[in-house]
Amino acid sequence: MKEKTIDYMLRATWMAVTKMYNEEAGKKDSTMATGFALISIDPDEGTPSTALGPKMGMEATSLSRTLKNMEEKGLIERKPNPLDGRGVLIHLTPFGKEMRAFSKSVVLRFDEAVSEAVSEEDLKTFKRVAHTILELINAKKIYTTEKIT
Amino acid sequence: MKEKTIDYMLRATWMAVTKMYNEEAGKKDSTMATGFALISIDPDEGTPSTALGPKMGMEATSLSRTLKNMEEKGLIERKPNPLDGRGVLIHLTPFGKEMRAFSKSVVLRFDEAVSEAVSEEDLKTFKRVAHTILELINAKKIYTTEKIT
DNA sequence: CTTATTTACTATGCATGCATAATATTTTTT
DNA sequence: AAAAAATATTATGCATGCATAGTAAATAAG
Repeated sequence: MKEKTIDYMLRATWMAVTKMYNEEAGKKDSTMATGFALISIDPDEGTPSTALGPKMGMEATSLSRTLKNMEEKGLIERKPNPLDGRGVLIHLTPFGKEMRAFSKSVVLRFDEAVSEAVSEEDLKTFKRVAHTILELINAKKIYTTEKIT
Repeated sequence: MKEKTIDYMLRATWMAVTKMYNEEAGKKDSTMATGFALISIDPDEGTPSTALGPKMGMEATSLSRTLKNMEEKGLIERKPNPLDGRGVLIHLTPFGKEMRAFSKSVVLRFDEAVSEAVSEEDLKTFKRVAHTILELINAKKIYTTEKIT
């Protein structure tokens, strides 16, 4: 098998995970992003949407659309935040709580399957390398090209 | 720092790489997918597009749209394949060859930066784990949920 | 306290991924 | 050879990501 580049492996793996999650979610007329959001929302009290983005690693603008879709599906309600007139508090509906449990089970199953197939040490290395790549990019240590105008 | 799940790390890392590649490509009015395609196209002879998809890990349908955009940008020409009336052969234009070299340099720079920051052994482990996850998913070892109708 | 800045969204548009469907050809069956 | 199945490609639609721009409210500056 030909040696693949780092970016190829990252892309291929994430795409496979994405596809799997979307297929699982699709069985209940949901999606991957909705599932991730559900998991990040506190099931017991209103969650400020400002807290969700960082937790999920999602930009506010992407999150906003996801929440809109989720509200239309009847999974959440967006209520005004009494402490901040700009913000909203996200509340799960009963249906949302049910779907949250489902989403958690899908993620858990994936994590368990990986944990069975990969040693704890290798998994640690995997996460550490991923983290290093993230840092490299965030530190702008990769960017060198000049802007062509 | 809170322990992150495997899928979180995968997603965050790939999103960061995507953003970086798109920013680099954007400096020359290009995109990440176009760059990957350019790299996969043989600069010297017509490449059947059937060969590109598997090489890049891209579905035929996604590739088709990318190639259309690339043709509109003047990077490639799609010529009928004399050996198969259904297929096309992709040829790089001189501009396409120039952009191909640029794309390769961006990917190379990323690979070098990662190689400097991560030991060869860790990188090997990283790729091996990624491969294992891919296999797990492809073997459908994750899917267990029932379809709700 | 009025003005300027920052913050929290929301709306849109483009890029890119997959799914599905349609079309044209080739290959396989019979 | 004619019919059936497979293959190559395109067109579209939806999901999700980022970028940009606009609005409203809170905070900081003066």
